[in-house]
Amino acid sequence: MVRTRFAPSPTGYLHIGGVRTALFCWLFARKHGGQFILRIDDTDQQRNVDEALRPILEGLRWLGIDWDEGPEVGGPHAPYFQSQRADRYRQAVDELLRRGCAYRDYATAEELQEERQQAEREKRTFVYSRRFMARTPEEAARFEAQGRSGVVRLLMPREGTLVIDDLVRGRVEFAWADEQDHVIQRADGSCLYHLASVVDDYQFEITHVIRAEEHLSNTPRQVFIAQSLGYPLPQYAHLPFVAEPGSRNKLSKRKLDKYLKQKDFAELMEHGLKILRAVGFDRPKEILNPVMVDFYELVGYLPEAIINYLALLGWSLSDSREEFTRAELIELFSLDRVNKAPASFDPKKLRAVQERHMQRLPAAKKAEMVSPYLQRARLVADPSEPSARARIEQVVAAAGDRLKVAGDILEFADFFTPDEQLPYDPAVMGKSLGSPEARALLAKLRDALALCEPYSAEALEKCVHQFAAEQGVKLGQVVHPLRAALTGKSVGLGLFDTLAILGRASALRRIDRALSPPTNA
RNA sequence: GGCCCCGUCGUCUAGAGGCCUAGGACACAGGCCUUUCACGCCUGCAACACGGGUUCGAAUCCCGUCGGGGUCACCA
Repeated sequence: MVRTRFAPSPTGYLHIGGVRTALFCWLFARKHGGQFILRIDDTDQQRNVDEALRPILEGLRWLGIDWDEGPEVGGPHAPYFQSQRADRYRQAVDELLRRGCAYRDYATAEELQEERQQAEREKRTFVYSRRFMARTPEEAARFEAQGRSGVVRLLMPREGTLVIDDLVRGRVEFAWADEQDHVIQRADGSCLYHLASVVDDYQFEITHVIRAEEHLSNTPRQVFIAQSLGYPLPQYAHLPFVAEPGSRNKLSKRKLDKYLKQKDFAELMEHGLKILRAVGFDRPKEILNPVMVDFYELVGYLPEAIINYLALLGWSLSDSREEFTRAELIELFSLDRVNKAPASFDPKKLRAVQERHMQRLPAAKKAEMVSPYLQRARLVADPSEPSARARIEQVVAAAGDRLKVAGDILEFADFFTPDEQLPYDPAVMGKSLGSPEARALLAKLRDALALCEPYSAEALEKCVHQFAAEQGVKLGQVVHPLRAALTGKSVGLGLFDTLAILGRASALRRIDRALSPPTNA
């Protein structure tokens, strides 16, 4: 039985790199019919764990990465919060002490610091001298009498080699002599991460520890703890991390400002900001950050697309296939096709993957996705009301591939704006309707449209073509002013779709308004 | 600095000794389609970090160099 786990710290957000790790863990478990466990590493956390955890759980849920055991769903190994498992860790520390694999140490920070600097001067790996190691209770008492407080350290081997067979990196060797006597328990009795992690992995019966590469050098100490406690070793798989756009550095949410200097990333952000502003977020910059998954949910990306893109960051199936549904990923995923080199996050590629998934989405689904945006932007009061629903479906159908994320519907706000409130782009109006000739032509076209029968996109197209022919002008000369009058913009849906969706009455009203002297201030 | 990992087009990657004058995708450039914008289609640009070996033959194996990254906490 395969059991994997994802162990986030409750930090208040779900990082893209973190999701990628979670995704691979989840995919591997699902692929093998195993279980995916969510464990919360809040060893060091104070209050507000619930609040800091919410975005993480929500993000995973949005992406469809479901967990079999963990917060909210419980499970046979509960609790799944490290902060609630302290007694188990203490028992493990006692056991380590009893077996002689750990010791109480009374060195002060200054004494340690001095040794460390000495090692650095001599250009060798720092290894603690164990000068303040208490071998007996009497020694411990003596140190304590000096006013020292003790921590528990691992009594690491000082010779030999550890060989790890990593499922993605292959054989990796470490010399035990280079490893530190890490502290596993503080003087106040609280335990540290590595100890906790190993104990939990054992108690949760984790078979495969799949995590980011930055943990590779932590592995020896964890192996030591596990072996000392007599635990069977899990299989390890260290994933390459997700790098910044255009660099090999690890992606970090703190460097947003730096990424914003990168053109593609800035565009991704700007596109999202525009949508968020339109739906009335007053402080979008504080909320929005494409390094975190909330961004994609808020702006209207498809979870399947995000998953697909993330899967491609470090994993590939072949040279000919990049598009996968969640189910296909589960079926096809394997760790031996995971790459070793870090992969940088590419906003452009992500958008391309999103576009492809969006193209495959049935119109009814798109209409559903898009509705909340119209509602929040106060363009549609009730999307389920039949006439509103019909209008939404028409616009979505006509928009076709122009709708790349759900929030893009706001590009077509003019279909949901009352005729008399339609905003005009002055530059466009000047260019298309600035001249008396253009205005006169449009006035004539208006009358032709008033008579065009039936009032459908196909018939309208014929009418407009015929009109241009009769007037002896090029199609463009009539089409551009008409678009400007109808939408106030120079770009948009197909003109005849626009006409048809608006309906005759509304179209004529808009033309009249555009033609009337600019009284609106 | 020690230890560990990594190194194919700008980016994601295919490639497990001859199928490679290195393939695909995204991006980019040009063109076609077209009422705008998208979409779509076509064409083009563009990479095996470097140096030594091994071999009849190396992107693929070995060694070295260089470069990049991770990690060295009483954080997780």
